[in-house]
Parts: sequence; structure tokens; C-alpha cells
Amino acid sequence: MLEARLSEAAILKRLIDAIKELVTDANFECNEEGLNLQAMDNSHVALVTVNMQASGFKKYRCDRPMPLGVNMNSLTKVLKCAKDDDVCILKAADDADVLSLTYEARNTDRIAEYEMKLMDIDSDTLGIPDTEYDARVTMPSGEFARIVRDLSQLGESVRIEVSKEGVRFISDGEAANGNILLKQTDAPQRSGSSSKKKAKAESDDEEEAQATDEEEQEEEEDEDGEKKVKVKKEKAKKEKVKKEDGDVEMNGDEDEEDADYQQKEDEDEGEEEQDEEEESSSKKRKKPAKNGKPAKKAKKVKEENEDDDGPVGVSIEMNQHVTLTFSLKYLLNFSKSTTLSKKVVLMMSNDVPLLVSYDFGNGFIRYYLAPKIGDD
Amino acid sequence: MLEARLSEAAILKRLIDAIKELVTDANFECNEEGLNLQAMDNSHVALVTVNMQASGFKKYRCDRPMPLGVNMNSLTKVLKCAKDDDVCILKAADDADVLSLTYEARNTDRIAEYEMKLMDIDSDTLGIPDTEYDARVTMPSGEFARIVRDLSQLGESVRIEVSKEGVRFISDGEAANGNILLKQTDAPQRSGSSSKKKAKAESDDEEEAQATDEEEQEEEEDEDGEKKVKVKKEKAKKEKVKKEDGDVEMNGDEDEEDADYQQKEDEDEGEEEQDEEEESSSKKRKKPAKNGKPAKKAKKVKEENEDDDGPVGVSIEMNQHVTLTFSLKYLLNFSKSTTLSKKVVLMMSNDVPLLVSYDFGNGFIRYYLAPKIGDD
DNA sequence: AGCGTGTACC
DNA sequence: GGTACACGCT
Repeated sequence: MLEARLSEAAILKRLIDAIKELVTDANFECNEEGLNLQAMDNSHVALVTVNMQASGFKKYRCDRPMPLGVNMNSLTKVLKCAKDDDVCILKAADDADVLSLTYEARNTDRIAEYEMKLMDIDSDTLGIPDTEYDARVTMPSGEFARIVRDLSQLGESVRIEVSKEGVRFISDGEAANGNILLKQTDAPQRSGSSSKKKAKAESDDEEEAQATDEEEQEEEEDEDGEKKVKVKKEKAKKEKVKKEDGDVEMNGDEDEEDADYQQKEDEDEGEEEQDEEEESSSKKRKKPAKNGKPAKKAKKVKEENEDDDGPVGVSIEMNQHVTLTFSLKYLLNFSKSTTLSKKVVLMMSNDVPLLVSYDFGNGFIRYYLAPKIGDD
Repeated sequence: MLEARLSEAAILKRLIDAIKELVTDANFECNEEGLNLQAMDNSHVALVTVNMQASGFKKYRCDRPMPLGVNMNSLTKVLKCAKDDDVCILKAADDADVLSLTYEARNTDRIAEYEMKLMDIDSDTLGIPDTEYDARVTMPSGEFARIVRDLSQLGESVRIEVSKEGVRFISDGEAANGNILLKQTDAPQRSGSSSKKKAKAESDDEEEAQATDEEEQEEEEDEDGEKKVKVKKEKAKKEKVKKEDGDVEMNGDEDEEDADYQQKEDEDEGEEEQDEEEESSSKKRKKPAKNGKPAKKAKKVKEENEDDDGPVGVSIEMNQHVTLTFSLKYLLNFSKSTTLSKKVVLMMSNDVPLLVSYDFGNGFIRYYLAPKIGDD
């Protein structure tokens, strides 16, 4: 039996929106740690994985692992019936052939229940090509989307070159060629910039902790067997960081996203109960966050993003130069996830599939895309 | 060799946007005075000319005259890759077959370079139909766009009648007829509106000088000898006004734009050199402008336009009544240039092509359209 | 965020 | 040839 209570239906809506064009049917694998989805795109060129951790839900319960075979088209329709800020409850009985979705308006005046048919899907869960990445580029997701959109006007492919200079995106087209160089952002230029920070700072701590987690996760992915283990480890670490300091610079970026989500919840749903999963840690933040501003969440989110904008720069970590060519059509598709995170991470090694990762609070969506060969 | 550095890519974007539907290929004629484009529309009914003076660029260099044969479709694509506030650098080697466009983000963290193929275009540079205009109507460009849009819903043609009463736009359609009368705005309500004016006045003079040239070219057909004279006459007038007051409305508008650009440069690239071209005049404005707000340029521009909006009224100068009929389809197209200037000037004489002119800071875009005959 | 246009699929 | 989906623009 699954019961998962999501604070904002918008998160799920955006996730499904991001992948529905790529994937028509997929299994949501549910277990006590959360929901996972993995699917090849329809043309079997790209791989998508989605993860929503149990901790990202207001309430989460899954007695035993179960796959929910979902048709994205149906789910999209059903999710359109939810308002962005509705609380969304997912329920499925063991071996059920339907998924129940309940939308509760924030004031609880309105309760809508939908039951969506499930299907049996051969879950050819493939091992994720695991790699040790030689280059890792973090950049604002909007910037990535812009570049991909721009270049796809010129040609079908983009060559990505990562060097110490920065990362360069190159496209050759019939009428024109284009190349965009993003230099690595200088560095921690964030100090003393704002007064909002403060509220933020605390969330930063959280964020950073999470970021740390995320980073670790990724690293581990390379040897994925350990991934899970790591996750747990990270969690532990997170708490530790928080306790100790909470002001790690780099993590800050990634954390900020998390912070956003959490902060939002705090503000928007401050009146609500308690976050069970990780409350222990979140409680501390709750108050400070509230102090900041009880106002508009939408605005709040925006501010946060903007705050981050400054902070969210381009950062590059690399062991060696990497040059790869990809189909812009797919990257364009991936960049639909821009709404899920202000930041995107590209992981690359020569001759190995690119990993494009959007991490949001307590979850992520990742895309894998094989490079074109022969730089065609 | 050409190298032209434009403070804001938006200017070029808007220009090309305005003409791309009318013209598919055209030569940008570059010389030390600036860039000029002249082309018949695809159906050879209308003529478009564009001028961007060297003084409108942050930096401008053109060693020797050269034509750049551009496909508007390609250029449109490449320009879409520029953000409105990017600095845009155009470069072409002598006899090059490509035009290089470089976009620098204001923070310079992002540098995008595009190379667009050029083409050889038979520059059948036509003499511009030259006329002695019997009527000159100046009005808010938005007003013109609105009228054209409204009337094109009713019929295919508009009859424009200029009299002392004002200017009247008449359309007869199957389902309905419409006519719009614009009376001349009371009078000089422009005084005291700006302090910036000065610099601009000069460029205005230049433009008129240029206009004169163009007009002269074509004068042959009517009784052109006088045309020039006329233009000059106006010029003299204008100068006179300027000297007396310094607050000539028209000039003011254009000046403001300049001010913006300079201000921006100052702020963003304060470390850079100096504006060579018109610094002498701009300096005066510089300080006051800065005091206001060093912030968003976009906003700044907007403000200026808005500033002008108030002052921009309808003014009519005429020697005799004029009645002409035009295809609304083309006028609708011309009015795409509305974004380039808050003001538009219509120059008309009976049985002679209409001249529709949008002047912006240091340049203009002009359209010529032959009247329909027999008022069909 | 909504509307309109263009592209792709049935 | 029509319908539906996606993308871009206002």
C-alpha cells in the first residue's frame, strides 16, 4: 500500500510535464525510500530517471515495493485537474490496478479525487550506464535552456567542449555557425550582498547540506551499487554539516534550491502540521524562515531564484578536456525541466553518455544521452 | 573591414524584425558613415530603406565601403540568439563571405559568436522615387499602427486625406466603413520637456541632410528641382527653432535614446574608454541621468519612450490638400516599426508614393509605397 | 499565463 | 486532410 502526500501538486505536474514527451508509459517504482521512475525515451536514444525521496513528501508510506505502471498521457490529464498549490495525495492499494490521486485545496474546501487506471509495463529496468565523469559543469538551468534553444535554430547538433577556460557550445548550421562560451564564474562573490540573506543563510545551511548530499550522490553514481548507501550517509552528513556550520560555499548553490522548496513549505504551509520525515532538522529552520516574510510564495520563489542567480554561476570541475557532440533535439527536450531547478549539472566524459541532472528539493530528474559519434 | 559595436542588440533585432517579412535578401551597404540598406519588397511594390549612422554605435569602423549581402531569415535566426541587452559586435573582413556577430553579456561571462554566411546580391540600388511632398504628417507611431490595424479589418485600402482640418483615414469595407480623423495637436506643448535635446538636434540635421540626398536622387520624376530646396528649408527652420529654444520636441526624443545608451555604457562599462562620437554633448546629460537610477537599462529605455509619448502629438504641415489611397496590407507591415520610434512621419503628395519614416536615435527606417490609382 | 501559429501524426 | 501537440510570442 502506498500513500504519499505531496505539499504541492505543482512539483509532480512539472515533473510529468518535463518527461511526457519523451516517455509515454513508465513504471513508478515505489518503495519505502520514495518513488523512482526510469525509462528509455520512445526512440530508445535517451534515458530518463526521476527520483522523489520519501523525505520530499509531507507524509510518505509504502509498505512494500510496488511498480505503478502509468501512462503519461493519462497522468498528464489527471494532473491538469490539480491546482498548482493543491495538496496532492497519491494512493494505491497493493496490487491495485488504479492509482488514486486526491487534490485538497489549501483551505480544504475543495477535495477532488481521481482514479487513474494503471497498466502492466515490462520494466526492463536497465542498469544506468555508469561512468566516471571527467567533467562536471554546473550552470543556471535557464542559461542552458537558452543556449540549447538558440543553437537548435542553427543546426541539429551541438558540440560541447569543456576546458579550463570554460565550457563552449558549438553548432554548425547551413546558414550560420554559432558558439557560446561560458566562463566559470569568478567565485564566491556572494558575501554581504543582501540582507535577505539571513533568512536565507539558514536555509543555506540546509541547502548546502543537501547539496553535499547531492554531490556525493552523483559521485557515487559512478559506482552505483553504492549509491543507496551513500544517500544514507549523506543524510547523516547533512545533519552534521548543519550542526557544525552550515555555511559551505559551494554547496550553497545546490542547497539553495532545496532551501527554496523547504522555505516555501515553511511559509506556505507553516500553519500545517509537521514534516514528519526530516522534521528533526527542518524544524530549526522553520522559524527563521517564517520570520523573513510570510508573504507571497510565488514571489518568494522568484526572489529566491534571483538571489541564487547571483550565486548560481557557472562552475566547472574537470579532470581532462572533454569534447562531445549531441543531438539538440534531445537537449531541448531535457531543458523542459528548467522549471524544476534554477540549476543544472552536466556530467561528461569522452565517448560516454552525457548526464543532465536537475536536482530539486528531495529529488531529481536526470537524463542520459549518448553522444553522436564521428562528430556528425 | 567592418567593425561595429552596438550597445544593445535589441536595436538591430527590432530593425530586422520590422523588415524581414517585406524583404528576404538585401545588401547592407557599409561605409564610414554607417550602414545603409535599401530593398524592394518581395512583390516589388514597396521600397524600404534603413540607415544606421556610425554615431549610433559605441564603436564604428569601416575602412572602405562594402556591401554585405544578407538573408534576412538567417539574420533573424542569428539575432534571436542575442539577448536584448547584449552588446552586439558586427564584424566582416573585406570581401568576406561571412558576417561575424558577437554577443557579449553585460557581465561578459558569456560570449557568443556567430558567423553567418553572406550572399552576393545584385544591388539594383534604385533611385528613391523623389517628390516634393505637399503634406507632412507627424503622429505617434502607436496611433498610426492602431489606425492601420483597425481599418484593415474593414477593407483592403485606406484613403488618407490631409487638410487643414487634420488627417483623415478612411476605409470602405463590405460590412462596414470607417474613418478616423486626427486633428492637429493644439500646439507647442513640448516646451520644458527635456534637457537632453541638444545632442540629438545635430543628428537630426544629419538625417535630414541624408533625406535630402535621397530625395534629390529621385527627384527627376516629378519636378524635383524644388524638392531639395524644400527639405533644406525645413532644415533651416529646424535649426532656427533649436537655436532659439533648445527644446525642440522632435530632437528631444531621439536624444533621449542616445542618452540611454551612453548611460548604460557608463554604468556597465564604466571602466571602458569614452564615447567618442558625441561625447561632447552627451556629457552634460550624463550626470543628471545617472543620478536617477543606475539600474535597469531596459527600464530606462522604456521610460524615455514613455516620456515621449506624452509630448508626441499630431502635427501637420501642408501646401495643399492631399488625398491618396494605399493598400492597408503594406501599411500594416510598415507599422511593425512602431517599436523603433514613438513617432512616425508620413510624407505625401498627390499621385506620388507615400513616405513613411521612423527615426530613431542615429538612424531611421523608411518605407515608400505607391498609391492605388482610381481609388480602388 | 494565455493565445495563436506551426509542425507532426493519424 | 484533419486533429492534436508543442513552441513561441504577447
